[in-house]
Amino acid sequence: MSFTSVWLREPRKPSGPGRSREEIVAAAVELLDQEGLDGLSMRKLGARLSAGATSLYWYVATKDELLELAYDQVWGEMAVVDPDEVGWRDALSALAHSMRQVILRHPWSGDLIGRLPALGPNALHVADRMRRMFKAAGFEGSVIDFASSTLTAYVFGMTIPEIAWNAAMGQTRYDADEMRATVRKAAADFPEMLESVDLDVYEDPQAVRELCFDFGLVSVLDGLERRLAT
Amino acid sequence: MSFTSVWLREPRKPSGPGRSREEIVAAAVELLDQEGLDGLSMRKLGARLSAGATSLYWYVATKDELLELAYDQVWGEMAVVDPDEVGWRDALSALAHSMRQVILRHPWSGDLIGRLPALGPNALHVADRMRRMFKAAGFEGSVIDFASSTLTAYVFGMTIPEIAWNAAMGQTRYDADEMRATVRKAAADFPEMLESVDLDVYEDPQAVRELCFDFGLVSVLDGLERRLAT
DNA sequence: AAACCACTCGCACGGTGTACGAGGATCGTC
DNA sequence: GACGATCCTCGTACACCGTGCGAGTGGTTT
Repeated sequence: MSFTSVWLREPRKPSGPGRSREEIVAAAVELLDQEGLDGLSMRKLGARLSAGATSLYWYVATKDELLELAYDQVWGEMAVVDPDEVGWRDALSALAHSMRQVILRHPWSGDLIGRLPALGPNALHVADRMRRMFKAAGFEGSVIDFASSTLTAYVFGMTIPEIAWNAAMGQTRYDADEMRATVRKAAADFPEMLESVDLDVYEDPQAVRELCFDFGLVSVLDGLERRLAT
Repeated sequence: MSFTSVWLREPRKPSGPGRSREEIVAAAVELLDQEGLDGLSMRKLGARLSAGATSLYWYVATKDELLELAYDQVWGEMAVVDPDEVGWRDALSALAHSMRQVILRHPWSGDLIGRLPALGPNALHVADRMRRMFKAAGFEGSVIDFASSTLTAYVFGMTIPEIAWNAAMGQTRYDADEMRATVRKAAADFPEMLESVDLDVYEDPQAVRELCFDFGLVSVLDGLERRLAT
């Protein structure tokens, strides 16, 4: 079996007092946040740490490995609450919202979801907590995994295209009228669509996306809860 | 507003009898299927069409534009059925399965979901059909859009990490015992997880993913259906 | 014949990841 | 103090990338 991943290697180097893996990963996350996935290059990262580009290869086998580490860092930001304190539904709901916020804060991580399996310690931690929540809800056996996958899928699937949308909008100021005109033109071939689509949506797209996310989240949780009542 | 996208430009060139945009896009999809997103380069694509690398730039403004075109090609493969014939639930279920299959067949498209908004004619067609299905179910106004987003999100979110998993597995033959050992080691710090996780899962991961997808799909549809009963 | 046009493509530029091997710094042991 | 060994840095080099530019080619129109 190949399956090369940082997480399956021998324990890391003890790391002396100089540069450390953690420091490098932190700088990478910073650079990724500022310049996106394409903005991260070993040379730029090296410069930011006042080091040569190839010096980093002492701490990290490859750029992909660095991305694996940065990706798990993101998972570490997701906030879990104890289901015993707020109830499983609220706990899951809060976790879902947190996941969305974290991904939107680090848009580059959306690109990595389809490329790297989430095997880092932080990702496993989150997965473990979500499992507990579903267990607290009354799920058992492999259904716990199915339910977790379903909720995670919903959050990712809702958030990832949101990133694309934000990126396409770019830095230009948003103009509701102009956007409406664009949509009207783009969807000219679909009269039914235009007829029922609510063009007021483009007045405050941020708020609508929030609304949409909540709608879907409630629906998914309802659907999952229904599996309990057999 | 910037928002540069192929779809918002003036109608395409008439395209004479020689090389055509369609031909180039088709070759690009073929290359992407064979070598993945990183495997597509203008030089390789040019060679495949026995053309110079930069010749393609006559038909396509930029590589990103080519990707937009290829991406929409994928949307064109998704199969829609008429909700009047099979009922809205079956129609949506079939569409969801089709979307998953198509994305798995073109794994590179998973990476594009987070980068390009789905604005091509084929994507709009699918969106329009899904809207009709939800309309046939009884949804109204912007709730149609919310429900569509929710279902699409579920399908994407379930499928995209599946791509990552397939990619990580690589070409090496799958060994259930070895995989179990790896998982046991990776999850050593999460005793609860190991205790309830079903290790038989690794006997036939393909079948389990299928099962998981169906479970989530039924749940999502149930949750959405519940929104109808106000 | 001349002018225009649609189209092709070689070259060059500035970027990328990273293999390699020569160096420097620091430490343990004699 | 001397001398390896080990840890760590990094300049150079290679193969590749997207694509701007401008020269060239062939067919059609005037």
